[in-house]
Amino acid sequence: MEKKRALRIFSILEKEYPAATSALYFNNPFELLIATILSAQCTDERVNKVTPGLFRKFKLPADFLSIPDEILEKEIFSTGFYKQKTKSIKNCCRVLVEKHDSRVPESFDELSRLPGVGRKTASVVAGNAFGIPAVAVDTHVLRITNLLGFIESRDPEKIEFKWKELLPEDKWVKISNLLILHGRKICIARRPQCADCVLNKLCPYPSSTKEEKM
DNA sequence: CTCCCGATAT
DNA sequence: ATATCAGGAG
Repeated sequence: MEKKRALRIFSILEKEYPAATSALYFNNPFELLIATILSAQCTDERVNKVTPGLFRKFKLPADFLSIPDEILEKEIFSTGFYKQKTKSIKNCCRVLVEKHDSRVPESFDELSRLPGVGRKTASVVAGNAFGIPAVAVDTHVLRITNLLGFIESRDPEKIEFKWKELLPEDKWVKISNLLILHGRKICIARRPQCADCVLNKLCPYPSSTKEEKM
C-alpha cells in the first residue's frame, strides 16, 4: 500500500527532523511572503542573507512601494532574477495595499492570485504563516518524490496532488518542510548521500547507483 | 516553451 | 571554466 509507505516515510523523517519548519527567516506573514518570492530559483540560505537587513529597513507593503526600483534591486541583487523579483514585490505590495488592506490574505487562492506568487509560494505562506493545509512543491520535493518512486513527473502540481492523496491534511505542511530539509542535507541534488540517508531502506534509488563514485 | 540571473559545486 | 542550483510570468 502506497499510503502506508508514505506515512512510514513521514514518521521516519519527522523523527529525524523534529523541528522541521520553513528555513526562511521571517517574523510575520508579510515577511514570509516577501522571503518566499525572493526564494524563487534561489536557496533559502541565500535569501536569509538578504532579508534581515531588508526587513529592518522596510516593514510594510507601503514601505516597499515608497522606494525606487534601483534601491530594492540593490538590496535583493544576490538572490538573482533581481529585476523580475523587484517588479513582483512591488506589484504584490501594490495589490496588498489596494485590495487587501495592506495585509496578507489568508487563503491559498487569494495568495496565488498575487503577482509573483505561484502555487509553491502560496503554499509556503498558507502553510507556514497561517497553518492552512498545503503542500509546497519546490525542487527538493519534486526530486525526492520521484526518487522515492511515488510518481514519475516533472510537473509540480502532479507532485502536490500526489502527496495530498498520500497523506492526511494535518501532515501536508510538515511533509513539505521535511522533504525540503532532507533534500538540502542528505538527498542533495548534485550528489545524494544515500549512505547517510534514513530512508535508504525504503527508497528504490540507492541500489541503482551502487558503485557510482565511491 | 522562453526569459529572467547570481552563487556555488565540480 | 562551466554545469547546476532554484519558481513564476508571458
